[in-house]
Formats: sequence, C-alpha cells, structure tokens
Amino acid sequence: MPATAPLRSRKAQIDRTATALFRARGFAATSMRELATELGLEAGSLYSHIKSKEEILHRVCFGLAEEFFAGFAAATADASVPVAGQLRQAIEGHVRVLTRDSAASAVFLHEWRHLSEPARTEFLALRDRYEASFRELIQRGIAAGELHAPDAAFAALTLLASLNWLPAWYKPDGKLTPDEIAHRLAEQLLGGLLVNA
Amino acid sequence: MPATAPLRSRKAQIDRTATALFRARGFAATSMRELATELGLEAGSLYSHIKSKEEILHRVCFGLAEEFFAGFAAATADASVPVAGQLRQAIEGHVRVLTRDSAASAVFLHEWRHLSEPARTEFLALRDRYEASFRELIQRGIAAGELHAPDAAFAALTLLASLNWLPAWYKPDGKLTPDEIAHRLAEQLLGGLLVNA
DNA sequence: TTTGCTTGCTAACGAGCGTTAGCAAGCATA
DNA sequence: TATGCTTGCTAACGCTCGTTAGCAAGCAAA
Repeated sequence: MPATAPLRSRKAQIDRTATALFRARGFAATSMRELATELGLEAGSLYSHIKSKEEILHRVCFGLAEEFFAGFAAATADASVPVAGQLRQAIEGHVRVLTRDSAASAVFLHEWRHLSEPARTEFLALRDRYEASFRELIQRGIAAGELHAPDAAFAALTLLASLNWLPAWYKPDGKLTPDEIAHRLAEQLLGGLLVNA
Repeated sequence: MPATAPLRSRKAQIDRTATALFRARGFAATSMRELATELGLEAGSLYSHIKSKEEILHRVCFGLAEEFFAGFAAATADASVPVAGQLRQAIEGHVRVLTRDSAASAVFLHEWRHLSEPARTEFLALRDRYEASFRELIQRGIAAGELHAPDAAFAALTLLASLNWLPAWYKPDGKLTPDEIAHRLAEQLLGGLLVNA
C-alpha cells in the first residue's frame, strides 16, 4: 500500500540501505530489524522482497565486481594506446567505480568474507582475476620499457592497495572531485613506475 | 587444574586465539563458544580470565597502536638523518609491526569499529594522530626539497594505504622476508616521491 | 594445615537473531 | 467485477548470543 510510487523498486531501496548499514556496522553486526527500521518497515516485511540477508550481500559484491571488470575492459580496449596510458585509464576507471558508490565499494572490499560457500570461493576467484589483469598490464608495460618495477605482482598489489583505501576516507562532498582524485592518484602512483619520472 | 605450566599466561593465549578468529571471521561473527572450543574450554570458563569480549578487542587495538607509535618514534628520533631517510625508516618500522603480528594488525585495521564509546573515539584519535605524523614528515620533506608531491595529506594517505594492505596478503612463510618486503615497499613508494627518482 | 589464587566446570539467564506462515490492503490489468 | 501482483502486517519458530552464579580441583605460599 504505497502512498507514493517508489522512485526505485523496493528491492533496490533495501539493497542501498543495507549496503550503507553493512558498511557502517559490518554485515554480521547489522540486523534485519535494524535494516527494516531504517526503511520504516517491520523485519518480516523485508522477506516479501528478498530471500535472505546474504542474498543482499551477494548482489552487492558480485554487482560491483562486474563494474570493476567493465571499467578495466573499457580502459584497455584500445590496443593502440601505450600501456602506461592504459594503466592510467584503468586506475581512473577503478577510482570512478569506488567513488560512484563508496558504500558498496567498502562492502565489496571488506564484507565478502561473510559470503558462504560456494559464493565466497567464486568471489575470490573474480578478485584474483581482476588483480591478475593489473599485474599483466604492468608486466606488459615493463616489457615495453614504459614502466619500471622490480616485481610486477608486488607493484600491482601496492597499486590496488592505494586505490582501495579510498572508500575509507572519500567524502562525496569533499573539496576534490572524483576525477581530480583519480587523476592525482594516477599521477602519484605512476610517478613511481614511469621510466622518466 | 593445568597439567603443564602454560607457556604464556592463559589471558595471553586467549588474546592470541581471539585475534586470529577476529581476523578470520570478524569480531561480530566470532562467538565466545567458538573461541572457547579453539582453546579446549567451555564458554563460561573464559570469564575467569577476561571481563568481556570487547575487552579483548580493546587490548589488541590499543596495544598495536602503541607499537606503531613506538616504531615511528624510533624512526624519527635522530634529527640529523635526512627527512627522506626518516620516512624510509618509518615505513620499514610500520611494515615490521604489520609483519610481526599480521593477525593483530588486521584486527587493528578493520575491527576497531566494534569498539563501543568512548573507546572508539579514542582509537580514532590515535589513528588520526599517527596519520598526521606521516603527513608532517612528508611535509617537512617537501619543504626541505627532498620529496615532491602535490599534496602531503594525499601522499600520506596513499602511502599508508599501500602498507596497510599488507596483512591481507602477507604470509610469514612466503618467499620474501619481512625486511625485504619493507625495503621493497619503501623503494617503490619513495620512487614516486623522491626528487631524483 | 590453612589460605587464597588460578583455572575450569555446569547450568542457566534474558535478549536478540534470521526467518517463516498466514493474512490483508491497495493497485493495475483484464 | 475479477485476478493477481506488490507491499506490508502480526505472531511466532528455533536457535545462538554474551554473560553470570555457584561450585570445585590443584597448587603455592604462609
């Protein structure tokens, strides 16, 4: 009995609110009653829209994984671009996803461990594949003489680490726009990678 | 009725085991019964040694904070060392703490949010102070012409981010020793900061 | 031998958890 | 008017949670 038509589907509202709570309190410490209250509902009512608490987490984690892959694919689609440029675009794409929905990103980064099997293993496989993509890109950059690093795997981990800390401090109303942040991060991180820094 | 004298106090054993569980499952998802089982005890027996579940978390978080501050103080004690050298030592000190007890480090980095007030606010103040120390060190390095970065605060966040990802992938029996990791991280991160990279 | 500390047990408490069953109101479509 | 989908309620289920009370065994010091 909705008084006004919901802007998005109720399910999407639940996902959004749950994501914010999961980020703030953690998945395990967020109760369905808390989530329902935040939405002005009773706990039982949630189950008209979702199957389980974990289903929400699953959707958030795998949904964001898709976004990250899409961003990387777009950044590396044009093979005529120098590898360093592709890496810069991949960094900016990654940051764009992180800033577009930093709550979901934080959940993606930290709460996946509460997925039960086999989802957990599937998720880790996706994450490994994503990291491998960066590693291979850096490797190609080293081979092409555009980048320098003692260890591509090490460099990839460090690079993603720097980026992934972003949701911990990013505020949408901060003085830096997402694009400025992305650009600055790319500059600073590539400064340690580019041959002629 | 201990058959053999405990190597360390029972309390310390509880802390260590709890830390490992908190890291693996998260604070909220770790039950006292699980912790007790891991130690070969019943849940109620834990309370002969500790006051509460949160007390363990408190000890771990604030204990590690002390270690980080001690490392930083040692790294920056000698004012005759160039600032870049002090920063390198601070990085290595930070990595040393992270690798010496990566489980406790992971808890320190991610589970502090389950501290209740006022401990939570106190903890965040400590963390802010630690970040500020790095920021000021970088600032001094920029002022002295030893480092270059568009924004010291930004550089400090990025630097700590790279380091703090370490507990997520560090394995004590990996091919790199803690010192090698520390050195390599310092190289790569300073490579983007040093004037003559 | 007495005292007291450390260590551990069993049993239970009140509370909160995720989830389900059954029902019903409003709405769009046929 | 009839059908069925969306949305929401109340009440309750079985279960697990952190924690406490009361008791007792082993040991070290007095």
